[in-house]
Amino acid sequence: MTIISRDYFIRNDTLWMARDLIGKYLCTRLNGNTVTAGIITETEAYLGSVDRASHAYGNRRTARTNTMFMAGGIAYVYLCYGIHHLFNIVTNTENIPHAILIRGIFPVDGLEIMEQRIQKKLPLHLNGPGKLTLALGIKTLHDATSLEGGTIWLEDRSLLIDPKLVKTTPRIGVDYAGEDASLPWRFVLDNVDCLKRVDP
DNA sequence: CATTTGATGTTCT
DNA sequence: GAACATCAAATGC
Repeated sequence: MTIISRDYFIRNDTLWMARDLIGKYLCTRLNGNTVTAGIITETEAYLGSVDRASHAYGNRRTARTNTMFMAGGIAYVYLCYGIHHLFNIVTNTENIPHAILIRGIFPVDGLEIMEQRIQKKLPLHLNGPGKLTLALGIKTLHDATSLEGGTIWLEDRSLLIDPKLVKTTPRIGVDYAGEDASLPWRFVLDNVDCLKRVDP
């Protein structure tokens, strides 16, 4: 098990990272409590200045987007539709506002706590960016949090994903982005059943 | 089944 | 005041 360090996120290849993060583990520990974690099954890349779907299109700097201009390896969390907290990982170097939205996880650790947080039976696969943040306890207060501080982090547990199982599709809910809406910058693990827990 | 709608708050015009 | 990187429940076939 290796915690993914800032060096990983600072590299200048956000599309490669969006694909590489499939199969990595997203983990949280809130208030020193139990760890909750899941395997990342779905990501989307947002390439800042040149990407009409990105909040930071044209290097647009606001109170909200400012986080994306910071150096990679931190969280970008914002509220969507007034209800859902969406979790992104800031990538690339300072002043290059790239980010990767996490859209789905396969719950692995801290299942009971996740179930309490979502107030219903925990599904085998948490698909949807607003649902996994609720289960992991990620909120806008975690915006700009370092991914090396022990609250939110990513792990490589040497889970191997067959590259053929990672599908590439256009991103979801970005119709407003014109031609950029059809860019194949969403990465999804096709056969989630291959992760299914097996009873000992 | 497919499609619509209501909930809800922050940002930006 | 409109738009928004959504979701679940309700409605219409």
